[in-house]
Amino acid sequence: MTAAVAFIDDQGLSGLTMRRLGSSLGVEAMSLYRYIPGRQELLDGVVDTIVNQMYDDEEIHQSPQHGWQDFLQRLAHGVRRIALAHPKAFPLVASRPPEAPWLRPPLRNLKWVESFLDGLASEGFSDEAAVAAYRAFTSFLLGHLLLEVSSLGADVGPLDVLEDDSQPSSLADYPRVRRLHGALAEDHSAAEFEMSLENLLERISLLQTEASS
Amino acid sequence: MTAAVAFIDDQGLSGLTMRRLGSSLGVEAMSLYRYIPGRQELLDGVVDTIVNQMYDDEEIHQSPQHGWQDFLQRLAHGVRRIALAHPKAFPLVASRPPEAPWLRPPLRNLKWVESFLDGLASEGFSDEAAVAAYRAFTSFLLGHLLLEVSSLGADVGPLDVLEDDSQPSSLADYPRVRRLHGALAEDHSAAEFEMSLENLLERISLLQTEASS
DNA sequence: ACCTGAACACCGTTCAAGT
DNA sequence: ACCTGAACACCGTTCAAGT
Repeated sequence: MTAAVAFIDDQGLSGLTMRRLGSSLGVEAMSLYRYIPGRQELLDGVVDTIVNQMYDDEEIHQSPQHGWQDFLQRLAHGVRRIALAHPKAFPLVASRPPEAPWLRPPLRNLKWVESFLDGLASEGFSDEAAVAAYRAFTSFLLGHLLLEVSSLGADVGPLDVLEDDSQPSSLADYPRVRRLHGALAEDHSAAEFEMSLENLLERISLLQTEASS
Repeated sequence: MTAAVAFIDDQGLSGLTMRRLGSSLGVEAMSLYRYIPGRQELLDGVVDTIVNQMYDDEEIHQSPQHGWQDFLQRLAHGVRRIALAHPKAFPLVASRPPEAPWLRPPLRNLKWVESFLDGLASEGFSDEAAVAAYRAFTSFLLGHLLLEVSSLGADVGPLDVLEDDSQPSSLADYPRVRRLHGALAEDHSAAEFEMSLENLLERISLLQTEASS
């Protein structure tokens, strides 16, 4: 299972094939069916592996000890760290059918949701505030990471190294883009993540106090 | 090309196969190679079709006439509408290699970026503010939509209709989740989109005025 | 000029057969 | 109990051959 994650990490999602995974394990592909029922389930396993990696990380997952802000900060940063460590596999988290499809946003593991709600409740969040916080937090976090990861991983399939003949693709037609080329190319994703997270925590703190009205 | 989009819309991404697309057009698969070089390029074409659909929509794409807030509102809503109309195809927008990989966030069509920057400039945005607004706006919009779309489309592959034997999967183990089941299941994605967009526009308006300091 | 059939290398998956 | 070989139905893609 962890072999599959490693495989995706360096071969890309479309590089993961039963036959290739098999031979990378020194075994014929057909043997894999002794351990998992099929490729779909293999992918589900990959997602679970990553998600559990987040759940088990001591750094990430512990009840709040320095306030809920610290709790959510750690959660957000921890999830981001692991997502960025597996850019090619992370999109699966969103594309596999979730364990709880009725959840908004849907998520794969309820274990996770439970401990999230638990953490907030222990910090004095009302039920309503905790649910609203869940919504805002997960949709920010997943949305942001799905985008950030897509600019890395970009699993194109076994597209051979593309020639660098691709000019800055007729930048001539786009004067504004050309002029701001430098600024537009800077990677601020980490700083932006920080800013948006700050902003989100502020909004959540409003939610929390609002509840008493 | 539009045939391919329609195909994905109801068969899912993994249902789109050269052979099947061919026969849905009343032609042998091999003929398709007269028109496009391969499957990868077909997918690129699908993305371009969708993106152009957004670009050409009169409702969406016009220079600001009622202020930049209205401009961005219309843009956001228009893009969302089209994304939700093609939930199975939209993720491709993020996973295909972009035309301008150096852009942060990377995007497929510079045409789009150019007119975005143009619109803001015509509303008095400085270069720096326009770039910052581009970053914040696109990463919010794409991030949010990627997540929202994934809870629809969910292209699992030709997984036959799964039996409804799937209990509310041992909800017993998660008392908190069970208790808040009702609240957690409500779909507020539209309202949340609205709220986050509001919030984003406020942040952008700060950016804009800050520039003079 | 456009389409087709046959072919090749690769999939996922099944199953009878080997040890 | 675990692995394998051969087989089936399906891919993407190429190419010589048909009209």
